[in-house]
Amino acid sequence: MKIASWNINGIRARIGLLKDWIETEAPDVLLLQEIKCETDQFPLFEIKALGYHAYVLGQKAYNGVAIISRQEATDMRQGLMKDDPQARYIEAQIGDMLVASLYLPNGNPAPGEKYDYKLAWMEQLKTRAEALLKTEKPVVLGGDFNVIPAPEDVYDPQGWQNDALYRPQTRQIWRSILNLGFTDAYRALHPHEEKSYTFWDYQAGAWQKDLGLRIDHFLLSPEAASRLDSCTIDRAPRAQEKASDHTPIVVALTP
DNA sequence: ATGGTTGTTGGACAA
Repeated sequence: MKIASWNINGIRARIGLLKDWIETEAPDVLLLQEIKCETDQFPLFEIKALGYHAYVLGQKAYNGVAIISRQEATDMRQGLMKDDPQARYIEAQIGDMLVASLYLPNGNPAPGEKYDYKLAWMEQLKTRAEALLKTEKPVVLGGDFNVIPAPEDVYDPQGWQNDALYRPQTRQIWRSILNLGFTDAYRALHPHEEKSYTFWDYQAGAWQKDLGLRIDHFLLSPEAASRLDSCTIDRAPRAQEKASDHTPIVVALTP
């Protein structure tokens, strides 16, 4: 079971790249973030033509998340918080697994209203994660967490210390979610690796200089972590023309 | 120190 996550940064601007990647990599499930379109603008026809079902929570201009899957989902849930005006969370049951595609708020500038929203969102995610654990099903939470977990996950920890993605409070809630019993799939399999980035800013030649961040993650419940085979970051799409600023992360679970 | 890039959208805003 190959599950991927990719912040696509505008699915309509990226549909060619996306189709090529899906055809080459043939994931069973692909979690998308920042589709930046309303649900009825999602390129459903093109995704279906590749042999996938699509579950979409869209929004005009910003945010928007989706789950595409070879297998049909048997259940679906949209949104994390009651009346969240931002489309950032979608969850589906696929086979025996519960899979979520999430786009955690950036939270800058911090401190401030946006950072408060980020922290509140993280607390709600934690509450949902706890509930999902209790199902004792394999749970896979994937997406753009906008969290830099540790110094080795950023090119300049000092320079990022006050940023919403790296502030102590952000990392503290991240660790508290791990402490519920979730595994950071990439870090579990690559414990000391540096420069395991999934995002490079468009500006100032960040990609060319490999000045990146590891902010796209898979969190696995014990039932999913027991089946963890591999977790890889595919840098190839970031090098393409008209690339997203994020690149896909891929997890493989034994059946 | 500042600006630098991109997508959506039609002047900024978000990242």
